[in-house]
Amino acid sequence: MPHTYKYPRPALTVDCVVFGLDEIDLKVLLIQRQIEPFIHRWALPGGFVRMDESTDDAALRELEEETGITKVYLEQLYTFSDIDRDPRGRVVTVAYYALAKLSDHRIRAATDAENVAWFDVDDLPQLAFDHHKILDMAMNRLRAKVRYAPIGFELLPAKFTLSQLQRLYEIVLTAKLDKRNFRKKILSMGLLIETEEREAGVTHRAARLYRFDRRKYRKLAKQGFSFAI
Amino acid sequence: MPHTYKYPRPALTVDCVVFGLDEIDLKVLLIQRQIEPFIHRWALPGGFVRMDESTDDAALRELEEETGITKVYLEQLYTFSDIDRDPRGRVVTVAYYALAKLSDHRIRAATDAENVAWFDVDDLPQLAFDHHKILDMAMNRLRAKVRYAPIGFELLPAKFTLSQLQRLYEIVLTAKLDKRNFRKKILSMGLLIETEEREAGVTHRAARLYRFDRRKYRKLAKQGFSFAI
DNA sequence: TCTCATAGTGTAACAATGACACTAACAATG
DNA sequence: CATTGTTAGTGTCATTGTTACACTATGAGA
Repeated sequence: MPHTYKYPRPALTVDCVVFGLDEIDLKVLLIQRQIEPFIHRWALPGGFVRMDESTDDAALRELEEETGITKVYLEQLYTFSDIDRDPRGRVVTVAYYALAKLSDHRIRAATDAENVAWFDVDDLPQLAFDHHKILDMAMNRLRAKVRYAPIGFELLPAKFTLSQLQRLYEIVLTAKLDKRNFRKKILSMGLLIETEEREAGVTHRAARLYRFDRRKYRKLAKQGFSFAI
Repeated sequence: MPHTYKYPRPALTVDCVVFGLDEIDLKVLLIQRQIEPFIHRWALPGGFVRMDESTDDAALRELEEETGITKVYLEQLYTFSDIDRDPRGRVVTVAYYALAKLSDHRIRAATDAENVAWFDVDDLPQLAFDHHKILDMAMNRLRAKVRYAPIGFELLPAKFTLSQLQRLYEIVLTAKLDKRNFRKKILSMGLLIETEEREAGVTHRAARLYRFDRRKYRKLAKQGFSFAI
């Protein structure tokens, strides 16, 4: 079923940079291509935008189809439009970045024999297309944004310890933070709810679990409060 | 000369939000549409992306074609892709925002009888398409970015007084700033070069002119320095 | 009961921020 | 040429936020 237009049009795709966090490092989700071009190369999950969906919807759909991931924090990153970025012809891609709770998501290999895997961001394979460039920009955006918006919580389970939160910042910012100062600062914002629970299954003193108070943050944000680490 | 594809494709456009600054308020450049849809309505300058140009190039080209503006600070803003944002059918637009030195640019009415004009951002006409939404986002971005990146200088002439610079921040941030504290802060960054010149043609004590030291800023930025007002 | 690992806590020095008011210069006016 | 009007230009102090720093508490496992 062909489609004809008076003027030529680029194809439009979306690509998603999905970040996850384990105990030691920051991970990104990649799929291994099963078709040309760049067959067998690892690439960002993504695909063509349909006529009945916005790019946001397309990003969510592709993410689910290709990796099984459904409820993530998703935000538009940048649109990449270099004329030679795809060997098949003119393809413009709207890139998104997403933050996933690694624990929640048992990633499924999508269709047929598609490989899906988490890679350490400091130890990546060669990527298809200009996906390295996209990933670079996503990393920069994450690092910048995590400092002035409470998006880090999207990478942690709903209940977390202050040490986990501190480790998150240390990993994302690649910087060591002072324990007492970190706690003082984060608690003084009043955005963490202290639960009565403690972490379980550890071989040392169990830390208290906290929850992030989304509602309170939204209220404060409206009044001009600005989150900052 | 028709173009045929296996799958349907959205059309791809760019739109530019061009900001300028006069003595009293922040302006945005609009053109009055001469064709349907939204004939006679004011709209952001923009147009279709060609197959041999990136969206960045398209934005620069459209800006020159429609308004005569050439050398501006231009940055990608966001891609708007709601399926019903254009009554002609599926059109995805990559929006840019630009900062122009109002003084430099005698804006020309583009082709034929096209109207081009600067509007006070607080006193806008009804706009075509979803251009209000785009402009809103551009305003928010400008306000946020002006605080942590030295982009304000793009709105001023190459040589400016500290009072002009302060007025710029007051207008963009819609906040009153303390003169002594503002000067202390901006001078302490060491990014302004004091010239020997004074402003001319004023009826009161003439203020010293300064230039922004781009080179030094780039050097400091690489070392992790962060500009902040 | 001892060891090991991490949780959890306060203070003091220093730096950054914010509030605040007068004199200096110069053009225009009478 | 004295006066007026308008903006330029300057410093201090109180408050607040930031950084550096080291020990005790708890609980599991040996």
